[in-house]
Amino acid sequence: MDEAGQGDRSEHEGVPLRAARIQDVAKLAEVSTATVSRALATPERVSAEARARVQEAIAKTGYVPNLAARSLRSQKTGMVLVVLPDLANTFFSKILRGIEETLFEAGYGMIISDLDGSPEKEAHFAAFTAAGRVDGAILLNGHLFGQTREGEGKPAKIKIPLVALCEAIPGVDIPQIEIDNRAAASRMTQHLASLGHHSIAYVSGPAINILERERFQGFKDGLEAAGLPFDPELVIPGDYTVASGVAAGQNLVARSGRPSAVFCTSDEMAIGLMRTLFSAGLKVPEDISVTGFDDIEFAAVAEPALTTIHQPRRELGQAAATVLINLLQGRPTPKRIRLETELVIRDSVRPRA
Amino acid sequence: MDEAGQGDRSEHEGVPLRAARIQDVAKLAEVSTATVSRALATPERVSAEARARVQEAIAKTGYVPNLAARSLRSQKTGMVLVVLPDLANTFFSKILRGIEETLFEAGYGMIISDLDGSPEKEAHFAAFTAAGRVDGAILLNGHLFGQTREGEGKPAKIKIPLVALCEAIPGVDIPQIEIDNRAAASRMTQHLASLGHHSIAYVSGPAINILERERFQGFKDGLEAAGLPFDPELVIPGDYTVASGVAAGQNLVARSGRPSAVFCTSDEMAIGLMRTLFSAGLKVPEDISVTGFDDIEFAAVAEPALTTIHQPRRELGQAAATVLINLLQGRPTPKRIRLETELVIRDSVRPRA
DNA sequence: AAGTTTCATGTAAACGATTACATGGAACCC
DNA sequence: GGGTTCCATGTAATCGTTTACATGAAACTT
Repeated sequence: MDEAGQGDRSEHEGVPLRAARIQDVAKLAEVSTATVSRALATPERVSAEARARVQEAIAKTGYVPNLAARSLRSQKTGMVLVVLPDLANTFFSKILRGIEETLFEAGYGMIISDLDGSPEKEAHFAAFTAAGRVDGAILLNGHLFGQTREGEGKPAKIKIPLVALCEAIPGVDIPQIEIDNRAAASRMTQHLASLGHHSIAYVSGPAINILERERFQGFKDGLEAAGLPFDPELVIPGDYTVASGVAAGQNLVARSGRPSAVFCTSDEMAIGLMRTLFSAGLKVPEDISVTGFDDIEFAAVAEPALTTIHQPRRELGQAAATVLINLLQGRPTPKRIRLETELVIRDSVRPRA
Repeated sequence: MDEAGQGDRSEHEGVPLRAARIQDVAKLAEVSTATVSRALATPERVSAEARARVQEAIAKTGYVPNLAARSLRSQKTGMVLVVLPDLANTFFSKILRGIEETLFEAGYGMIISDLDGSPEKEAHFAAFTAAGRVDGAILLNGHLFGQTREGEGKPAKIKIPLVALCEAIPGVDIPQIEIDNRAAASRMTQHLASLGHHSIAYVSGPAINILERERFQGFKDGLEAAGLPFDPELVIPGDYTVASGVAAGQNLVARSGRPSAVFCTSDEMAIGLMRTLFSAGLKVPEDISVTGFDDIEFAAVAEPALTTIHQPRRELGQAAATVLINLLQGRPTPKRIRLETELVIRDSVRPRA
């Protein structure tokens, strides 16, 4: 039993001193390491008898393949990078869950990068992808990273599969999973208009944002469809956060001629805005109608319950993960997936008095 | 220049066919691979001249170290696993952000595992740690995974540093980062009692939960301190989610003798519960006082604004990450860190009429 | 000036898997 | 029965680093 040249693979009281390697399993099962490897990766190419012996040896040794070694040799990591602008945002967290679920089922792990607006972090994660630490990436941030300036040296180009989720990335040919923001915003605007509102304020997202640009277009589309004029005065800047909703509310309250309805491009902002309106003695929807966008968990339980656009967040995450997995495994995949949104009518909107 | 035996490292139009390796850098800088490696890991051990040449060569080739190889050789991954029960929960997402920030600064990456109550996933992530894919882990789920049953084989024991965050793990000797749940719950209870409420309902978390047990103890402590009796009838089961808050509200509305105050052990539940109360025609705080726990973003903008216990979520995450990093780098670290909570008084509580 | 220490560097052996290629035997076909 | 195909398995090269050890020169020491 005791071969020479074994090194220090001794045991004591049945507890292995070091984690088992494929060699240990091979020795115990009396096969070669190649057979062990195949028994795991392609069981059908190994005889039933050998497979059984390997299984037993694995159970006995508690062997777990070393992923660094596997990754080094096979040039695959089994990891997917998810890049997003704000981890703390409710909107993203449910999408993340959809992604994680789907990746997990396919045997992939998820590494998260919360960019947090820092270019330093972007550079770091660009290096990540180049370092072969992940097999692919899902981008929720609306732009590519690692946009190295031209001329200087040879930029480490990203050549792993990428998928853009929610925010399309202009000028890059990668699959996109999204909703039709423009149509949804237009629909919401027309909904308000159909209830008699002809002075509708718009609380925007960050101006650079593709998402914002689409929704803003949709807002204007909706006004036009309803035969209403667009008034730049009624556009209030925001950034999707509760705090910016609160600020937008203050902006609104300070005005003399108030619009009869406010279209907020995120539920967070709508909730923050309503808070400010209440504090100022205004009632929603009696004095002013408010809508959101996204249909986060809290939209339904806000007071008043928020009329909003429902986004299938979990499904968006699942779809993105599925597309990426297909890409990684060389299967064909559609270039663009658009999931349906839904206008959810609750209590924060009322026909104009 | 053109050495023989170079393999297929040819270039075309300045675009490298394959990612640069340390060898390529070494050749270009006219040093050995060891020097390149040292120039990166321990610059002070390399002459200024060689360092400069290496830097230049790295810039020219766009070299990025292959992390699988590094990890295989050095037995370190630069990765930390974060295990949590519910990724979609607002409470966790801000903690995650604190963790990510701190890990990033120290050069670590974050892998997330959303357990989602699935034992299958637990097993998978136990294997993860055993497979040497991560250097350490932060556990937010209140128990260890990979609790292999005794006797059978040799379980792949987890021997990487672990840190328990928020939920202490009983019977395991690992550092814990937490708040004093019991004291905080007691304080909130006494606050309600001091305002004349002597019939206080308690909406609980999941019963198995350590967190819940501590808060429940604190609730009873508070009652006792205020000289109030404990009435099991007034304990309503919940699981921290909005939906369970809604259910608890229905439970409450259906009762004949209603308590004058409700202590919810999460803000989500409090918000859901208030929603139900409104729908039933009850007013908060006029008819009934409601409190939450956690002080999530929405607590301050809820209508009415929620009286709650503030938890320093970001700081909790940062502290856990810091402790783990210290552990990983062999520095001493306290066994237990307790961060301060704060009673935040807003508008959802009023003295008993 | 001979011996010792320090320093910068190079050589080559790991790290632990996967997999191309080789091998030998069984099964199959005319 | 000889040639072909197929199958299960083994041998050994390979993935791209890090790092223990060796080396030789320079800088001190006494």
